[in-house]
Amino acid sequence: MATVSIKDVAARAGVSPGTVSNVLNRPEKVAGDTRARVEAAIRELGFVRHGSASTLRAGHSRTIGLSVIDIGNPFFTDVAAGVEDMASERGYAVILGNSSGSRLKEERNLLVFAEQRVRGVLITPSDEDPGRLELLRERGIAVVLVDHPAERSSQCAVAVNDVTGGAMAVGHLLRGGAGRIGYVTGPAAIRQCQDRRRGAEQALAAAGRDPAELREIAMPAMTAKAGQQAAEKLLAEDTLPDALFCANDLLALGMLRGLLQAGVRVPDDVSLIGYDDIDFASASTVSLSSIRQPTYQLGRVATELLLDECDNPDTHAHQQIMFQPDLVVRESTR
Amino acid sequence: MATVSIKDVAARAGVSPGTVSNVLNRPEKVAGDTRARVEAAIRELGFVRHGSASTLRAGHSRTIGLSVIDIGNPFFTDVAAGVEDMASERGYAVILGNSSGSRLKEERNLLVFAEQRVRGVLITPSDEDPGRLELLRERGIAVVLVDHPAERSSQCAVAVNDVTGGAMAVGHLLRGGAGRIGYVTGPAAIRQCQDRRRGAEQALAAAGRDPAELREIAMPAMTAKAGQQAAEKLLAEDTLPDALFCANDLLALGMLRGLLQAGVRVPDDVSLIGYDDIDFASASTVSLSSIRQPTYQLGRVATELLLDECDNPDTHAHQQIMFQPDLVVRESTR
DNA sequence: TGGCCTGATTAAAACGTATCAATCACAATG
DNA sequence: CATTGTGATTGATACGTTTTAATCAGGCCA
Repeated sequence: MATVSIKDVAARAGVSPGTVSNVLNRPEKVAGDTRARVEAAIRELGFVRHGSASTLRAGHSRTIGLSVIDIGNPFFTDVAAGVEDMASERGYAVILGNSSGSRLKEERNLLVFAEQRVRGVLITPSDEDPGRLELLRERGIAVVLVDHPAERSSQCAVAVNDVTGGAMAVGHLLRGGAGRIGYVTGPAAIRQCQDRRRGAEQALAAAGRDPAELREIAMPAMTAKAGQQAAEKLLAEDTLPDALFCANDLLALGMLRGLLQAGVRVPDDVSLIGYDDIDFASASTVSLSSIRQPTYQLGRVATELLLDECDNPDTHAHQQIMFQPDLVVRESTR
Repeated sequence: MATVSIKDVAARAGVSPGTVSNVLNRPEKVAGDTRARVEAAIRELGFVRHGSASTLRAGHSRTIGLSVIDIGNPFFTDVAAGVEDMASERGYAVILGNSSGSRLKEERNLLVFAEQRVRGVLITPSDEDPGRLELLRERGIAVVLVDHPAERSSQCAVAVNDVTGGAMAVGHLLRGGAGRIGYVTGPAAIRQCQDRRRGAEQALAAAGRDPAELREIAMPAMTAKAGQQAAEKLLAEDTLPDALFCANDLLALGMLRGLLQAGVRVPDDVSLIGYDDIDFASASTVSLSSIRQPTYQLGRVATELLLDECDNPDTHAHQQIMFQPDLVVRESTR
């Protein structure tokens, strides 16, 4: 219970508190034998540094904040894993904030980050308003956008090219001989949905087809359930498209189930491709073709940029990194 | 950039720093008009409380630590969601630590928690050694075990009865007329796997059968890929069991795929049931029967216990809560 | 009027660390 | 021998808040 402080350690080792602090923060500055004595004292007393005192005095902490839209989505889970690994390698702790798509919760999380005086924030913004990020930056908190292109060049951002991804998906469907193509998507406000659609249209145009041919089925959510509802919607019509491009794998898995249950064969009757390449894409009964994104890497690189900005504020050059997605062909497309 | 402190607010509002602190922490102690003045000053200056200074002086923080085994597993994601919601309702922030099953990483995370002087820790321990938790408790950090029964009655714990769950699953298979039953499981060291097995054996005994009949197929991991490998293993033998109980849904989904690809009909040839009832269980082509656990609730209740222990250390009574799982029957069993 | 109570406010002292100028011991140099 | 330099250590201060005891302004009662 008796919380042991740096002073206790100093007394035990027969040195001043300042020396103990040096052992902790710049071990190379202190002579070998004293360092050994101090380290022994630390071990014997079970001392652990008081992070808050350290933060208070130093003016900054060894934590970063990570704000994501939906921690239940495997995409963000993978990103978070990358963030955590890199942060932990560099001695930083991660405070996780889940906004669940709610702007209110996002703001509350950012407030917590500010109170904790995090060194920096990684955020996948839930909308396009840059105001609250500006507020953080004014406070000297570095910000890196994740899976979102930068609004200006004065900040770091990492993203994956969704336009390219959309083009890859539809290009693959076209090469398979698809005639009518449907695009099953989520809310129009989501940037990723728009970009993937643009890519799809580009692929049509590149094949000498009219982009307006793309038949859009928009759903209010991007879940497996929504995907199945989309299937019911499609099946109620007289003719099915030859191929379907779903804006994410959850939609695609729901769609797959809906089609198979109705006796539609995949890929013989309809080709189907998803997006994200989540684990379950390869585990479904008809394994799902998909667009793979370097999610884990996305998290790692974003964290690296953030920590570089924190640790070397003078030499740091803001970067906007755009990864490229990959096409993964499996059984659901011909 | 100019970090605005409680003093600046005090000056602006024409009061002393102590009064500002009172407005922040016990608003009822300060007269209405002064409070209004202070609140206005806070808003105008954009003041946000320095969490570290507060923690340092108060001796404890408004954060809790959550240490899980695998944040990529939907089970833990749901738990984490429950934790976060409850914590945030009570004004606490959550620091997430992912041990990935590694004892080293778990210890590193606990050290971070100790440095941050978290108010308490929620942990799903990665092994049975209680030593490191004892260490935390000596430091005055409350600990609640999650999805793990308490080792003694001097601590709180929340768990779901895995023995009952195993019995439910196999009982259901037996009622469906199953003769030979297989149990597809993960590493023997995992407590959940053992408990579910025990439940399965109990169900067999209760039906007047020999528990030793249960055919065990143990895999080194509990992933969909491992499940598919288990299917290959089974198919290489001359006869298939009538029914299979998989220790989690990922194994079951992999098994399902392996069986269907080989032309085995589910549930006509083989009944199949999983465990956890993750989202994808209902979305697979043959929807999966499973055992549902109140995961989100688990997280909420664990957090509630923890915060009660923190906020009312004198009146707090340690509790060991055991939830009961539910049987969810879908298409994969007859 | 003087004494006492109540409620509101303040002044000052911590909390545990990091930092920086100052000090020290001691060797090397002129 | 006096001086300078070097590397190691120390002492003192400040970080921004919470908290406790002390002060203050009125109102009430005798």
